[in-house]
Amino acid sequence: MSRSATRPTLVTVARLAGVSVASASRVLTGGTATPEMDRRVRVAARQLGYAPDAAARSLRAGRTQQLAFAVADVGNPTYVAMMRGIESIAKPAGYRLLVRSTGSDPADEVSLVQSLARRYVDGLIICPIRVTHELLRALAAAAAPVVVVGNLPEGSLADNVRTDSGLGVRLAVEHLLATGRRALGLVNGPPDTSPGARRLAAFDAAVRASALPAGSSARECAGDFTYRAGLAAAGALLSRFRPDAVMCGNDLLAFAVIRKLAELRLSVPGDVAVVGMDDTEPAQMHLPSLSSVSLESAIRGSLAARLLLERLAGPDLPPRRETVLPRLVIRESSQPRPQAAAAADGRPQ
Amino acid sequence: MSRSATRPTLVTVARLAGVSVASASRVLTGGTATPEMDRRVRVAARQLGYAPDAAARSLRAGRTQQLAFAVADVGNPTYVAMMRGIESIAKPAGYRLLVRSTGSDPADEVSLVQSLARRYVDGLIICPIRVTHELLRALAAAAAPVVVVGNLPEGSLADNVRTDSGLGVRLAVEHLLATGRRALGLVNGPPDTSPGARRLAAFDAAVRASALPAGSSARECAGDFTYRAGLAAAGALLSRFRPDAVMCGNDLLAFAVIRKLAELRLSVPGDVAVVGMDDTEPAQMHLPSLSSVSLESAIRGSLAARLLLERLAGPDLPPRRETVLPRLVIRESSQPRPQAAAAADGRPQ
DNA sequence: TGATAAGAAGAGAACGTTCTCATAGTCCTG
DNA sequence: CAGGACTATGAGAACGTTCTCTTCTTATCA
Repeated sequence: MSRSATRPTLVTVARLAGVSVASASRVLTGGTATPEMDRRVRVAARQLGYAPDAAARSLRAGRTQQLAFAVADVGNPTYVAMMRGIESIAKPAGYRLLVRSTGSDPADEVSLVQSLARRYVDGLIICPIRVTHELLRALAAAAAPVVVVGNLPEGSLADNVRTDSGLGVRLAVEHLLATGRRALGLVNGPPDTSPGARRLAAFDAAVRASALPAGSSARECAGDFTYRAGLAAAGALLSRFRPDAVMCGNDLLAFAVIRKLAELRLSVPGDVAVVGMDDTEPAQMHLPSLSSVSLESAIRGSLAARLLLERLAGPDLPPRRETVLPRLVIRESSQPRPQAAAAADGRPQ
Repeated sequence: MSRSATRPTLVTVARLAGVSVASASRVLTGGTATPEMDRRVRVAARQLGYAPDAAARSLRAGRTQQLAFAVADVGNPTYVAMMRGIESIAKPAGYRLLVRSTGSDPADEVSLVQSLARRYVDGLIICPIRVTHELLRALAAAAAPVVVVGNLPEGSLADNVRTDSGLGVRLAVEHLLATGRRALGLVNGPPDTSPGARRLAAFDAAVRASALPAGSSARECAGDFTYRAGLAAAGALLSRFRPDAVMCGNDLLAFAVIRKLAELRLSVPGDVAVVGMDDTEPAQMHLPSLSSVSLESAIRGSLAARLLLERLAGPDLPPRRETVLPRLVIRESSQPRPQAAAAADGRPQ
């Protein structure tokens, strides 16, 4: 343990092995070497408990073997799933993962992108809540490769992983209509965010596309994508409209809607069907289990990581874009009404 | 944007400002300087878009301004809360946070602790699932300060943040008994993990301490602390024992129990009360909302971060330990029976 | 056997900071 | 005005690697 007062370095190892520093480095970084040379260096390294210094290596080699992942809120289950996806790619490739939550502050995102100039990280995966001009400018000037998860305007330079959450809304609405629902509510997140705007537009389009009479739908936007905001929005919606199906911008909002419905003694899915979005882990554990549009967060995460690694390998490739299709996961909360009384509607799985 | 082909360094800045590199460094790291000197350096730095290189700074200064947080699974809500707590301390202090999930592999934890010798990080916060001898040895020899969140044997050298989850179980059991429950079930996690063992022992002790007749309690251990494992364990327990209250090692396990009860057409809390543990975010969103023993993950996280930062400031302080008291949060799932028909919680199916 | 190629090992220069130490300049005091 | 204390600045050595280049050894072939 306290064999030596000073931390062993390559110099120490080389000296003990009786070889040059260059040779020691070569052996330990997997270069070619005589079996004898190889043995001597490794023995010396083991004996001293040598471990290469990350900072020195980064400085000299020009890369840190670290990636950063930036999200508004590390606590959001969507991002947690994404992080898992990223890690599944980054870890085997020998990259460490740095996590940073930006709050819902666009300025913080910009400064984060700018901080890439400090080179503490080889690349960044970012999920911006709002794609501002400042952010786009910062991305264009970024000192390291950035992959943006979310919708970016056409012609942006950054690599991009996106999903069509609007299509997801359409899938859900069509499913609700197909199962006989006729009075559609939407509880959405803030319409001035990129996902909020898309989901709102898609809902409107889907309602228009249906043959429903006027006044058979209503929308309400929560202040943000949280459960608490969802309770308020759900309350507001239900006080002026009586839906038989509610689409939600988020699983958290969906849970809030279900709660409000329960308070009004309306059963799910008997009286009202509810569909969430993101298909987060709690969705399947909820009672009733929540139908939800999966946006494949984990897959988007791993895709983003892969894109980033490939960009690091080939910096001159043209910007690329990957698109992931949303997938509707039907569970208990949106089962059709007729069957509600028939079979144990609480246990279709 | 492409003002210069090569990245600006301190040398570039110093040259442009017409001062020495040392002076430039001094100004930018907050040393003393003439107003004139200060101005010239800052102007030059701004003009060039200079940003200090993290690797070089780390190498020279001997610290990385990075902390690592290691958990079995980044997806677990408990750890997410803890991460938030850590970040709330680390970020304002200028530290970046590295997240690493070890899987449930003790060997991975050991190698992680050993990897501190590579000095890619100034300190580590770790939540070990199992405290093995190898881990304790690794901790004792760790190359950087480590704070362990969880129970450590007496006399360990590492700084330690703990909570008494056994006490939490006792609180919950006492609450259940006080509200008239008489047939107690326990659905626990694996008994060979440190939290699993403690919760099991505490449950047994609490049952013994009660005046309940023999045969009025039953226990079942899930293969791990997941929802899926919980379903199996709950099924096993309920097939041989009919409880009127179930204590769970985990919120996820509690959700599984509630689901199984619903399948058996038993209402919560009308027929059976359920209490979880960890008080994760989904607990309040569930229907019925889940009573749970909070182990104050966020607080433990921030406490661990604070301990770590203080350790970095004073490496020679004796090892310290912080203990956080569990707190029972009573929600719908454990309301006393008489009121079952009264409020909206009678229809949770 | 000598010329040439190929391969192994070493010397030493980076990488971009911070920080110690020396020097030069300024101000105060007697 | 001399001497000392103090401050501002600069020169240059680290920090621990990697990697290029050079040198030396050894094998191969005409």
